[in-house]
Amino acid sequence: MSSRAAQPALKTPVSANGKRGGNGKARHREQDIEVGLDGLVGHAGYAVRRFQIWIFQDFIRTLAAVDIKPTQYSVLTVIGANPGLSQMAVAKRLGIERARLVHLLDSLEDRKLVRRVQSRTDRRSHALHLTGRGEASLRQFMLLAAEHERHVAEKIGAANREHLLRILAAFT
Amino acid sequence: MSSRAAQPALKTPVSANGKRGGNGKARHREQDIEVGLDGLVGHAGYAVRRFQIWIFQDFIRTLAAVDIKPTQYSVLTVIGANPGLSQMAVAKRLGIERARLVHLLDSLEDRKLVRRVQSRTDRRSHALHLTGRGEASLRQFMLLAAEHERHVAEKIGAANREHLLRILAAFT
DNA sequence: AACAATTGTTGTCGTCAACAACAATATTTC
DNA sequence: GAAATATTGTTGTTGACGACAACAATTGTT
Repeated sequence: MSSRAAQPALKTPVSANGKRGGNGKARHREQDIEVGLDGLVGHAGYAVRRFQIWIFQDFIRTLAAVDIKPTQYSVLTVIGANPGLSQMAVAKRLGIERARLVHLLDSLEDRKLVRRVQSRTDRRSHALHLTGRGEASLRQFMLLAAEHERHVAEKIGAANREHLLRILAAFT
Repeated sequence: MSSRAAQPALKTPVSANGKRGGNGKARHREQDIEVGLDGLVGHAGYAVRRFQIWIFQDFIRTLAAVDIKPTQYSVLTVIGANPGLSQMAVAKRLGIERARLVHLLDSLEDRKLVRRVQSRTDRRSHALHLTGRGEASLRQFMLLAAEHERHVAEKIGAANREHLLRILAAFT
């Protein structure tokens, strides 16, 4: 069935217990000893989670000066590329709940980056647009985002980054 | 400087506004029209985030019968591979806070999968061990996790999965 | 012995996803 | 056209999660 899926590991005590013998300089304590992970290697989900944490932290750090977080950036990007979209459409596009988008837009509207315009074709919905300030800001954000992307390339290699984007293109 | 970083996009209204003309069957409404994303493609963080969401949902769904979530699985795996580890060591290994690990272990201990044993070398810390039940359960969890991993391979291709694991090996 | 550091624990805060409920409006059905 | 149904934006609640701060017990350092 499984080529080599279920590893027979599970029995690999790394002896992180009675290792305190030594003598003079106990240079590293128990926690610093390398912890074997066995069952964790080979799990795509774990690697992806750790990578996602790193990549988000770098994005936030790189765009800290303009105080834009990944979700805000994605919202601005979609609105900038498709002016007039409704909140439902943006939410569905980005896979976030419309309830959550409300607060995001509140924040962006307070910062004069986005406007909610009453749609005349459907008086329930709002047509979303970037303000002039929003468009100018987004251009700056995109420059910083490109710098962040360069950090990613440095971290995993440019070729690997390209390959990764190709592998995950279906999820974009 | 930037090879092709900052795309000059930002101006691509997809005309999702006055499109309601038609006549009889208005088969798809605004939201169903394909939304161009422009600025979002080429961003590794976004693709990784979406993939991570998918992969976690599949993991949770695949292990729903045994009610084990990714974080719990990772904790059990690390303890199973390194019996006797302290909570600090496990937390540091998995990149989670020791405060959070407390609750995770409470839950796992309630389910008789893990035991906190008083360490004799350091009376502050607990040596973590799987119970007999815990070891047997973990073996089952690993089988289900392998099935989940097969889902990943079906989704992105087995070769791509291998390559992705290699690219992200540094984060494991 | 006095001081500082570590471990497990508890608690708070802010972010986020998943729901449920609601008023206003649009669409469908009779 | 009126009644039933669905959708949109909004508000609120819940639970998972990361980041902190504070604390008692214990260990390490000076």
